[in-house]
Amino acid sequence: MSSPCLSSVLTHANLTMYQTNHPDVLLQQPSMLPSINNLQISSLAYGSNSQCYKQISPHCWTIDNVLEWISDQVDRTNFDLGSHLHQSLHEQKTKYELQSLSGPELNETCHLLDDFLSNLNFPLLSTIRIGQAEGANGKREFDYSDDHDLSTLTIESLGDTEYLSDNQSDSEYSSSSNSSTLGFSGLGSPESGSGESDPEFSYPLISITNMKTEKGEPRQKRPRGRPPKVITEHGNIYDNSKKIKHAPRGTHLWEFIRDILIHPEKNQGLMKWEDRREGIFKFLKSEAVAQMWGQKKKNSSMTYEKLSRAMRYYYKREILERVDGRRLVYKFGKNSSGWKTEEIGIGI
DNA sequence: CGCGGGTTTCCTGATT
DNA sequence: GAATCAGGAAACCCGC
Repeated sequence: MSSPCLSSVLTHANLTMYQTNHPDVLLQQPSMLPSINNLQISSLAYGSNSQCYKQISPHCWTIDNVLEWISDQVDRTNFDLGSHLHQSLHEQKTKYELQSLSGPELNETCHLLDDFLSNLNFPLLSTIRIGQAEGANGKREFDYSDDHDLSTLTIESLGDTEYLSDNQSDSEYSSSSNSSTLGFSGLGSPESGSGESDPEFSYPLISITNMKTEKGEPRQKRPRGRPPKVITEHGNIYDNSKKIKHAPRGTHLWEFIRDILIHPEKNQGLMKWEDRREGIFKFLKSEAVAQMWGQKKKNSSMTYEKLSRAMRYYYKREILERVDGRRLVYKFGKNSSGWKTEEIGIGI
């Protein structure tokens, strides 16, 4: 349904805003990465920065007008696209005294955008709900109230396809459903919602993969093991401001993984069961899961490599069992619990 | 304050 | 060659 032009615009927008070495992105656009710093989306896609949309009421916009609008906003913001889209649309609506988005033409546009975004594999843009921009108001609406509540993490932001819009009536998710802002402010830490922002953790998928290279110098040989923490004014050598706290008891990695698996509606294609009864599961988006784990632990530098090390420690404790020869595949062991269908009352 | 649990971080080497 | 796995080593944080 989405037009190639729209795909182009949004794809470029995503790449422009969130240049990252994230594997998913690389996979999608291997040739686009490092050189698009100053990408002018509209120019690339359309050759000129047409702004005809400004002269037209939104309910009369054609797809081209929508594209112009998006391009214009991308050019202007280069970052917090969501709030700008929302605001711009609101302004346009106000200008033409549109009272709602109920016009069929605009609804179709919203659906078009939604469909496109939902089919994107880009983990960040895929969370955007154009049609739901109303009401979200660009606010940070993530609920981290419960350390054990997986829904409080931004699975939406890290997954790639499905929406949670149908879950709005589900009390477990209701407070976290407004992740429609393109600025992705919701990726902040839970506490940040009350004003304690975590600037280093605004865009975990972006920051993480740059961690090793953004030091800007070749890695030096260092002794084995974790280096001693260097106390500075701001923190340690690795992170000037981050304060890693341990999760409260009961929030262990394997439980976190389990909770992703037993809530497929929140899973967003991050993980899947290979054999539900045997407890065999597979990471589909390993880095995204690692990011979520890092988000939960307020550690923006978490990677799948580190997460998997922690997972391997579970072998000894028989919380996990090895699954030989299969990448990204693990199996719950006898010392794990809470994942069996009998335990959680799922009849499969 | 010390200790243990549970990671986290980094590493080397092997495998896919 | 990159991603992943395996596991050693040591640091770190937290609760007790």
